[in-house]
Amino acid sequence: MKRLDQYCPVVHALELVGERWSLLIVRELLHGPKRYTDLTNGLPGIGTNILAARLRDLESCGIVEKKKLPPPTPATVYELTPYGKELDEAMHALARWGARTLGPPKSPDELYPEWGVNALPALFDPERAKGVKETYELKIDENVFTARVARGRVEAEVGAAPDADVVAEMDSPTFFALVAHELSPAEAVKSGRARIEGAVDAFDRCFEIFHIAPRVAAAA
Amino acid sequence: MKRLDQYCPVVHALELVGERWSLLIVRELLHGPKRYTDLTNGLPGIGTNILAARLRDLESCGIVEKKKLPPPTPATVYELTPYGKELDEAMHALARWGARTLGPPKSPDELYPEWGVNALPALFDPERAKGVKETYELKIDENVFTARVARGRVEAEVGAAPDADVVAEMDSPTFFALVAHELSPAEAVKSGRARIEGAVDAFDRCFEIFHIAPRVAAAA
DNA sequence: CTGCATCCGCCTCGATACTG
DNA sequence: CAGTATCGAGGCGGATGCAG
Repeated sequence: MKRLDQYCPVVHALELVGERWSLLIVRELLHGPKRYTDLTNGLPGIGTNILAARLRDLESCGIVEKKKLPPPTPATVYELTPYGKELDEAMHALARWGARTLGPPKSPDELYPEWGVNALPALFDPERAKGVKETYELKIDENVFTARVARGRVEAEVGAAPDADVVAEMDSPTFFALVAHELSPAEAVKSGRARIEGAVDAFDRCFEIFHIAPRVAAAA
Repeated sequence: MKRLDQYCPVVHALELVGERWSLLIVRELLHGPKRYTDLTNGLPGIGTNILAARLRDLESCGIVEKKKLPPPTPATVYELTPYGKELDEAMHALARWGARTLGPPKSPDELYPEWGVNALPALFDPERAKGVKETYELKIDENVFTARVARGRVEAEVGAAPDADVVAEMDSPTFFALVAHELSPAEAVKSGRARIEGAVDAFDRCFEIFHIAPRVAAAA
């Protein structure tokens, strides 16, 4: 991004990650290092030259690090630096804002397999999580995510949790209705849109902790 | 921004405000409606056609509203919608992140007069503000800002506060050193870099509540 | 097959000029 | 004051090439 020569932290942040694709590359790398080709696949539409250029820029300003994995499989991977990882707060804030005009997915295959690992921290409300120490296992469409809430923080990962307080199964529209508080957990269970095993009150609490503000209509 | 046809709230948010200048226009409007020419002045380097195009886009997706002020002075102003205003969280998160590699301003005139109204909410730490009900008046370089902290929230405005618990005067490098915790409030007073009137402990508390994470070295 | 560099056509950007 | 019209330069997406 071109120098905007204004002394302003937002301007400076945008000079670092404000260009097309930059933030999305960071999103891809938030869950761990990836290879060049994996990035290409995760970012449909990006030109290979653009990706190379962005990675060079992000590396030169201390957001991304290029690492060579040693043999047996010598591959080069890109990894976020600690400073790069701290973009997660800003990304989640942006995601929360964007989610309010996005609406539920039309078809489940619009979602990428790890989407929940991004979504759950973004939906997390630390205020409501105070004093809660629980683990939720969510089976949404064909994907399984685990959210561990403790000490006012959340850790999300792909996969099941043998120690979950509650295991819930639903499709993605139901999940979106629940986090938007357009559907109550009790109704979801009663109508059969969600099936749960375990503590019912944990299921209720889950959507007090993970939620978004009400949806907004327009945004063409 | 071009359609990136990926179901992801970040992608969607970037489609709305990810283009060059879009977020900066929002920044300009966060403190109230502005006229077209004022926007041009606040955004040095923006082309008038670009500004017009961005305003059209932002209006069409429900972030900005164009209003005509009635006579006596018939002017058209641009104002954020409620949904647009809620970008403040994301902007402050981005600002906090950017501030860590920005460093203090080289000269005070790099700063725009209202900068503090943006900076204070961005630096605000709700965790540290719990149970605090205080008002701080900060004279930084030639600008005066007031921050009212109450019920875990902050309101910042330009101008003095007759009811302030503490009035502090300093230059901007000192302010930046204080919020970065590179300089303690006690040292700042002792060395004469800051002059205060009022409660000393309120001055200390001010920079517990308003702070950034430690600065990061690089970021070319 | 991975990790890029190069080339090409389009579209957007920024700057200036001009109009109600 | 509040924009529209125009134009050159550069960024972008897509395809291709090529070395390790």
